[in-house]
Amino acid sequence: MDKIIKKAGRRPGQNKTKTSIVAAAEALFAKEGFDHTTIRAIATQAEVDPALVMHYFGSKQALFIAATAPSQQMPHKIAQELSRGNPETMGLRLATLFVGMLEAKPTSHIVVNALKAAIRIPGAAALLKTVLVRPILKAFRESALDHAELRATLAQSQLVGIVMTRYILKIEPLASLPPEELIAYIAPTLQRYLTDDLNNNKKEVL
Amino acid sequence: MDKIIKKAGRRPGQNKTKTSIVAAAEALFAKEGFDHTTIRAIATQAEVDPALVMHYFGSKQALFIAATAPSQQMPHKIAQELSRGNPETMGLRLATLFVGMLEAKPTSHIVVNALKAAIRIPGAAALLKTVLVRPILKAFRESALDHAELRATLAQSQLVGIVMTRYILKIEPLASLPPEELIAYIAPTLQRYLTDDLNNNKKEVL
DNA sequence: AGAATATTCTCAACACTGTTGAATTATTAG
DNA sequence: CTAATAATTCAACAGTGTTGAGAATATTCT
Repeated sequence: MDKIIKKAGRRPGQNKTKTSIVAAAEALFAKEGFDHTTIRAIATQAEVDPALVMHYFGSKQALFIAATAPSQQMPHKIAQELSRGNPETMGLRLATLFVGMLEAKPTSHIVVNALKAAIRIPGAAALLKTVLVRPILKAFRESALDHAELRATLAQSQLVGIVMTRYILKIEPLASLPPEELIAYIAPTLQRYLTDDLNNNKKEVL
Repeated sequence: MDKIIKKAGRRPGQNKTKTSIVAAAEALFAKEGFDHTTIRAIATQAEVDPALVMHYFGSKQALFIAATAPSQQMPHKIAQELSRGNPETMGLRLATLFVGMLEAKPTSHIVVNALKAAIRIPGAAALLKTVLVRPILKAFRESALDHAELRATLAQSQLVGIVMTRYILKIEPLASLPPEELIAYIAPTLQRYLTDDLNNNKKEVL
């Protein structure tokens, strides 16, 4: 019933230029960060008028989200590697995967820039949640643990803290710690958040 | 020997206006954040020319640091309350103090804004370290634990993660968690970082 | 064909930002 | 008074995200 009234006028194009804008934005945002990337620079690199960028995306923030969102292929891999293997070693495996992701340049930039931007861009927090919480939740679906979302966000709080202190603020001696050591330190924390009994605060287990 | 050559010219004033600029900056930065606070607004509130602000502080970032630095009276109290009491309950006490600090409006704004700004202002990371790491280190001086700085920064990573996920990004269900619950969850983590044997990754202690 | 309509794109400008340099006024010393 | 130094002001710069008017272009209808 909807297609009875055919509208006249030009059809939406093949988004050739729109795609090139996103590509330019993705590259520049990753290299220069949100602040130091100007809409005019994106337009220049995409060989396009700056106003056209606004016309398509409405704002610089919206463009950032549009350009950063595609990097959500990453969580799938994490979720896959995370869900195979027994839950008792999930903390160690999550720590290993996550730190490994941050030690490799291209993926590191994505997470770091996403976190930096999430602070001042409303809606980018949702993006972060997708990158960091969803893979953990996905891996949870097969194990029968209570409070899955709480556990996932608690683990996320430790991971986000590592990104902040080690990779953004670069606070020593944490920043210069060998990856293996860092993994060994935070793995038990993640393990506790993910699988331990949360309502049992065991002070005497030392 | 230095005062032999008396310099001519006007003496440096009593910093009356300089003080009012800092006061205006402190208020505006706390209320509006770094981005949405303009140097012109600060100048207006201080009844001063914008160029005078630049003349005194050189840049907006430097002014921010100058205006935020005074909030370092806070760590002293934390350090005091942290150092009395036995080390075995330090994790719980640190968690309680820290979360309490973030649940109270005025102090919460300080930490949140400091963290937000530390991301893009070079040198503000040092400020953060003063607020979060030094009190822990100070409380450490009396106990004889190894790797004090590493332990302090590890604890900081969890605390910063909480500030980010709960108070800035507001990711659920962590953001709506009752403070007591949150404290109960992260206290064991802090305790482990602060006093446990870090080289012993105990997988079997469940 | 031509008229109508919708999309793509360009241009010039706006309001606002942090920042700068020169000029002006005020204070102090010789 | 004169000269030097500080406090302050003024006007402007280059840059930002954003906007609105309109031109070009493509598609569909009659």
